[in-house]
Amino acid sequence: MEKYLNQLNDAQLESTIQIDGPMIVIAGAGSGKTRVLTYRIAFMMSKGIDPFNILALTFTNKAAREMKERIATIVGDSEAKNLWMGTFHSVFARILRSEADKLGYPSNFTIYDTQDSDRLIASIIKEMSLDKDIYKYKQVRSRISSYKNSLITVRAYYQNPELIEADTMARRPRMGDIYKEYVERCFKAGAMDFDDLLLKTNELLTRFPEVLAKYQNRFKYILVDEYQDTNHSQYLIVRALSDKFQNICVVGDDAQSIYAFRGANINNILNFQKDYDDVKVFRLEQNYRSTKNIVNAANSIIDKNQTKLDKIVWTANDEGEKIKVNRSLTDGDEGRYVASTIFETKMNNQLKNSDFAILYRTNAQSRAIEDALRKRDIKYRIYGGLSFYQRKEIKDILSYLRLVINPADEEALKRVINFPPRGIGQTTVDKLIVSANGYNRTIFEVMKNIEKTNVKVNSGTKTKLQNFVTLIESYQVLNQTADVFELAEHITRTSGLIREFNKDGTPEGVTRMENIEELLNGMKDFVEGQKEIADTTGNLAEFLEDVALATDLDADKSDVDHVALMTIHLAKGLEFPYVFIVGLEEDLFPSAMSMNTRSELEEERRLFYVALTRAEKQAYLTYALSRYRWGKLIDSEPSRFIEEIDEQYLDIVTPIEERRFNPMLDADIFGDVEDSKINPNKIRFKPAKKAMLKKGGTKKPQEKFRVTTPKNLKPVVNTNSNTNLFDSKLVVGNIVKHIRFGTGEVIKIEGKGADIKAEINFQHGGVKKLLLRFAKLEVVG
DNA sequence: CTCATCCTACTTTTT
DNA sequence: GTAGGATGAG
Repeated sequence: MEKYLNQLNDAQLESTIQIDGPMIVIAGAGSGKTRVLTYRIAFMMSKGIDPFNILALTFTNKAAREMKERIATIVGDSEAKNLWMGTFHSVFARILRSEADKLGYPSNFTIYDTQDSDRLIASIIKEMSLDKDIYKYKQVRSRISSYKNSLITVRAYYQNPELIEADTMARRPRMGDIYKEYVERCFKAGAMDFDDLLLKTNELLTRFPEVLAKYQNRFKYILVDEYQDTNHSQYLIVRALSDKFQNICVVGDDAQSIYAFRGANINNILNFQKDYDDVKVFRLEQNYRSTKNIVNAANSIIDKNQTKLDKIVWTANDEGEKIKVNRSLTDGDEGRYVASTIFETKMNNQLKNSDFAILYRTNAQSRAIEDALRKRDIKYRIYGGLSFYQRKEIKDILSYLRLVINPADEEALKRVINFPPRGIGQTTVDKLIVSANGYNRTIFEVMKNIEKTNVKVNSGTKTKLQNFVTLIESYQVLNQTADVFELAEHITRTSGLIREFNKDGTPEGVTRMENIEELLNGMKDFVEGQKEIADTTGNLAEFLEDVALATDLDADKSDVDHVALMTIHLAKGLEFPYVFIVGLEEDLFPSAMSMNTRSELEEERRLFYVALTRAEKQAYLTYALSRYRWGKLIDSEPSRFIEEIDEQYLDIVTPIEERRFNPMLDADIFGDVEDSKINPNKIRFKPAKKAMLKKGGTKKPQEKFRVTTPKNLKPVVNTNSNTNLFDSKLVVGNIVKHIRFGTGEVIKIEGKGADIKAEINFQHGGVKKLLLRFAKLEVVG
């Protein structure tokens, strides 16, 4: 332990060895916060504190996993394993499962994701015959979410005239009724949404003092990372649990609070010192991550915010390069600039792809960047976006699995009852819902006892319903003996899902099949991983919980060296030598939807601060004068955030590309950009830009010649050119090519019939075991 | 009930 | 530019 503590600076050391009592660590960006947290926990354990008594709450599962691994290297695997560490959602989901009966929930409750909630709310709005243009389901959901995060239950809502008034003023007088119905339907379906995991935990701790006492005694020491991003509901849980021993350590940086939109309350960190007595305050202000230019530039931005704690971040690192600011004509040019800069920088400095990250405000921006990277043949990976587990085909399979565990799960049932089509249409489903609501039973129960109910459907439909029930029940039986992988594999085969996705050889169908392949391979990994851990069973329920709360479960799947693409939100906590922040334009960043109030704008500014402080060596800021949004070319102005950075840290460049791609530049209208460096005060030069764009001179030449496949034409490939090697004679030693993992050598073939698998050593992806029935492989040698 | 097509809303960020 | 939902013919 000594040798670890010796690595710390004074402030880090003090906050590491302070164990008892309430404390707050205000940790600037790159100040070694994670190191303090991990050493602190290791230090506590070295002092004899039982890991069972330590609860560490992190913001992402990945952060928890990494921290646990680091602790394990210090104190050993077996000890670290006993730590309670994870996100609020995953830790309390686990606790709720073991206490579920107290709240009237089954322990195998489903976790509804946002999409499930949306669908349920949409159908409630429809059932109540409300105008869907006034009651927009997303707005309704976010409203309900904020009630829950503020612990406003349905009852509390009805007792609060102000809330009712506010919703009535917003032309949504039935808001409370929707909320009530939504909560009841979730309960009946044995489902909790994300907010419920926190809300119900609060309910559990408030209503059952003995339960509270139990967990207070268990969690004698509590640590909360990213405290600036906790919401009210999380705040109350932490308060309740830490109330007895008051050994509470929160770590955070108010300057990096970027989740107010989902209820995070920056006051939690600003007011922490008022919440507990004798709070010890530590400040980590030395930045070890970035150059002086980056740190100072970031400071100059955050200075513009009014709401903040006192803190001066500084660094002893080198001056470094100035931050490069680049203007492009279009989003396509911006992408090309980023790609070529990465290409050249990599060549000149012998760097890896993973030394680079490209950060953007919205997921939609990734497309143009991707195109450019692909043309340059630079490997990249998109993090976040439509998460793997939210894709249609994946959710379909998962819905079958969810039904196996919890047949009451209404959203899962509605998803798959007629997919693949089995003759159970909307009319029938509507009747079932009405009937189920009438009997106060689940849809599944009504289907099962269809003869005894008042549901009026013809005998053919009745048979179809019974067949569906039998199908699910047969899966339930199989689940008694099979593991997750075997069950899922059986389901894809027998439910007709594979046939459905395979039937039209469209590129979409192929992609879907690949995703299914990936899911099954992931399940295989999960099952094997679980086997190594003695006390878990590798069961379906656990898998589903992992999946429901996973954000980045698939993050480390491919170890191919790649450039990282992600939203700034997702980049929090990460660091990269070279960082591109793209799309720095008014209305995009800051977002048009976040410029109405000072606090919204300040959050955007913090977001920019987070983005910039991800960079270790060099940051690039880019913006385009026009960009495709909603399929249309929109003019834009440079972001105010560029101007807010102290000029001395910037190097404003207009690349040669811009001139090459645009003959109009040589016309006289751009007199002030003749030189490759432009005067920063003249960044805004709207008239010239407009004049130019009107003539359509910026249309990307390649776009015109892009080959598209008409929708009604079947592509020639893939219909019968069997890239699927299921029945071919693949042998050990073959060199094969996989669309995602690249080239590799077959080192082992195992299994037989439908289950035949090949172990392939990929040049970049390492060894993977692939099911030949799903893997699209091409033999190249 | 199913399938093809039209149409619409989506783009702020996520556990 | 797209994915999912609504619509209408068979």
